[in-house]
Amino acid sequence: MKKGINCRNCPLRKLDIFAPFSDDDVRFMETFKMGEIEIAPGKQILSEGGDAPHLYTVLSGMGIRDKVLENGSRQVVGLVFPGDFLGLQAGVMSKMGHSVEARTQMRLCVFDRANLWNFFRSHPGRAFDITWLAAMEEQFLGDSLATVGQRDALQSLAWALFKIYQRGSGLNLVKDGRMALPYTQRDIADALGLSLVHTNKTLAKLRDRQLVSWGNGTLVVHDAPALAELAMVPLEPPERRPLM
Amino acid sequence: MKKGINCRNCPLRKLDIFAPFSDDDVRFMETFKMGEIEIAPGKQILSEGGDAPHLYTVLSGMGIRDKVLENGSRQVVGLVFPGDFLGLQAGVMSKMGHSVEARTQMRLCVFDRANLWNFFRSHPGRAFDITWLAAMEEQFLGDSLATVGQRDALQSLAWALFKIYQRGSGLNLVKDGRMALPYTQRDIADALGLSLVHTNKTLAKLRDRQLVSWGNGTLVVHDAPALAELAMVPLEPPERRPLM
DNA sequence: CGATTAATTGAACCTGGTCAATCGGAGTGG
DNA sequence: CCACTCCGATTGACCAGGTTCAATTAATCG
Repeated sequence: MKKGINCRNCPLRKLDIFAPFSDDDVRFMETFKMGEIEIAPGKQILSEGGDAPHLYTVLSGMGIRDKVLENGSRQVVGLVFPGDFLGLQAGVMSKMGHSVEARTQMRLCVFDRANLWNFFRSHPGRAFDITWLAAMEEQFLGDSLATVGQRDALQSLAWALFKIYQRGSGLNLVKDGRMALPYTQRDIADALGLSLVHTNKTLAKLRDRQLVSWGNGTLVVHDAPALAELAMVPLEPPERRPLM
Repeated sequence: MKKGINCRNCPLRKLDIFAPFSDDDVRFMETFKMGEIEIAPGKQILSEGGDAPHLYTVLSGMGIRDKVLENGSRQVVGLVFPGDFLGLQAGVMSKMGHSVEARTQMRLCVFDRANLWNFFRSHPGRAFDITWLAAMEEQFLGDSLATVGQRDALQSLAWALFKIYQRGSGLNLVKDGRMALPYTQRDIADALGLSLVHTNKTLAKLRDRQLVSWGNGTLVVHDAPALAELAMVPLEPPERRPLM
């Protein structure tokens, strides 16, 4: 018997940012699931340009998606949070467009890529959900692009921290306006196309304005509405989404 | 009988950047297809934040995907070429993350969104292809993000023009190193997060270096390998992809 | 305790933005 | 056919947001 395969009691399912599973879906996911693995901080999970035999759903921990250019500069294309689905690009196109690396200890739910096809054949509802997730990712990247392309440094950081806070809220990671944020300033700088130095100074500015502070691995949001306004994003949380 | 519904003779199918259809797929697409429409230059096809009753495949013409921020600035998130599939975000999430607008006269193949679900149920292969396209779009946006975030103006422009040239080549739009490019400098500036003025000056620099020239609606690539090197992208064309 | 990594701060510099004026082509009304 | 207008492209001058360089502090670790 495979161990730890019990989707029914998966703690993520209880969160209401995730769409509910039918009983049939739960049973099916249990057959699709191969097991779980633990990843240590700093370890790479998927590699840019590479194929991958597995797909993953993040159960806990945080990570980063990034790609590097020939000249060595790095672009962070996304932060990885619990509930995120990893490896879809390799799953359908046999080639990842970015790498994924753990930033904290992580626990992942492992699926066999070879079964993805059966998946589409036997469970169109779940296939639809996968497509949903891909479209969601596309939408998020469009937002990121608009940030890097059009917002100035202060607005960009406000946008990033607000988005993080919003995601954290949905995942019950926020207590009292505070959440753990295990990234370095360099990670965020590389996500926003800013230099590390300027990111640091801009962070100080946000702190001075009493909007957010981030230090010692903890993000504290003091004024979410003002932050959202500066970031030019709606205050409302995003819609409910599928969980694989 | 519906008019103009003949996927078998679709001119796009013949191009070998597109994966071949099985006979069954052709028949099925003909039932999924509702008809075709013509769109005039400047007309909006899909609207950011809106839902949409239809999905489209571009048969001919070019367009643009963009989104605008509260402060009025605009980010172009992609150029639309023949073979592109439009409206997937609204199709699965009921909300577009960007608008789509025609830049030339366009002809679109129209699908009924309400049938998307049957689609997934009865033709898992085609559902898989849709997911492929979504993942491809995600990958492209990651590249764009890396461009806007990490490349300087000259590299960015080289990247954009080379990508355009590469796509044009696969679509047989390039004759003798030249292809029609119906965008304004503002469009490209907004795609790269650059000002119009600086885009113009950078374009002049590329022209002086004898790499590419673009004017009067025509793009001329003089030295593709050098352009690709400046842009820091591999010279080889992308893999074959599905066509809806 | 030396070594390494992250955060912080100051100062000089530069890529790219803003402002403003001009030019050329296309369309329009007279 | 010409005057007028509008829009996109082009160019020069000036300015600033953000980068780069450099040095210091703080924390973690073997």
